[in-house]
Amino acid sequence: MSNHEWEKVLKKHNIKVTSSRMAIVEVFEENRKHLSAEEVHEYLKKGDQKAGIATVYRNLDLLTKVGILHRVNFGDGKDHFEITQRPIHHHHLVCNKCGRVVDYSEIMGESEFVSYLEKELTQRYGFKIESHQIYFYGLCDKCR
Amino acid sequence: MSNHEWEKVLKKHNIKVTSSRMAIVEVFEENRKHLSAEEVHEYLKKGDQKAGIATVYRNLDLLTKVGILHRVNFGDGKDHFEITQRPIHHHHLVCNKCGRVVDYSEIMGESEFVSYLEKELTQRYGFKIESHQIYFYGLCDKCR
DNA sequence: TTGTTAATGATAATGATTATCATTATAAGT
DNA sequence: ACTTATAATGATAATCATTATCATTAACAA
Repeated sequence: MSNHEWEKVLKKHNIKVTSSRMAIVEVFEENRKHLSAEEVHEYLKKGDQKAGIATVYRNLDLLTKVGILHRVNFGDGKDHFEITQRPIHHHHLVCNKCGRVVDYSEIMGESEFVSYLEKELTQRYGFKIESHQIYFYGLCDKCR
Repeated sequence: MSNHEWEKVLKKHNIKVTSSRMAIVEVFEENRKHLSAEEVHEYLKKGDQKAGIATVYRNLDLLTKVGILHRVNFGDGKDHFEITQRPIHHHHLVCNKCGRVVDYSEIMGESEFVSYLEKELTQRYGFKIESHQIYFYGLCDKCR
């Protein structure tokens, strides 16, 4: 998502483009990873635009609500966030032993298959599907 | 998983078959849903074999470690647990508005596709994959 | 039945997240 | 640019889920 794009998204929702919010989105743009609120907070501390931890939580939630970020859960007791990137999509491999999380980009044929699943699910359950997440759990190369 | 089966699993791991543990597994057998710790605790209160909340948490964790239960996360801030059923597998549709969770059983072709993904991922990342979870998010029939 | 040891219950402690509220910054309209 | 209405922020208290502690009790092997 380009610089302009997410600012537009905020404006469309009547959300002010504040410096904390810009700084938070920039953390994810510089650092394309799944970060927890505390990690974002720590990261900001090193830069010139700091933000209180409450502001970080509030904005992660807000940015998630408008789709600029999304929330992922790796079972470590805290939420993690990632910047939303379309159409390139990725999912996660979580190591059951050390907790390491590896991202994987879509495997060939995956998006087609997911579309088929979505169509089926919409028919059966009447859900309007907006997104999905796939998690694989197992042992990473180091732990197995 | 039959009555005998999970008792065997516990014994194999040198875990005592206590009445709290039996009661907890029974909650899931009677009530095939994704329950939170607090919900399990409440459910037990109504029966004759009660258990303290700490015991509930400890045993949910233990039963998950040995594979009798598994943990799912719907983004409501608490862990949920389900009884593990093989080979019939299911995943979840989560409503972004009301939080309702609908289970869906595997769609035709799904397990074959997941096997293919697992093989690819093992090759690429060296993960030994043990399980997976798929979540679809959107609006349920009532909320859309 | 007994002894060893894991399991339990009550509750304190912890850690993540949310709420409160006085102060400050944004941006729309002059 | 200057005001002004209002949303955003920061500090921190409150809340909620989960984990740790420790004295007591229950499982089960011998």
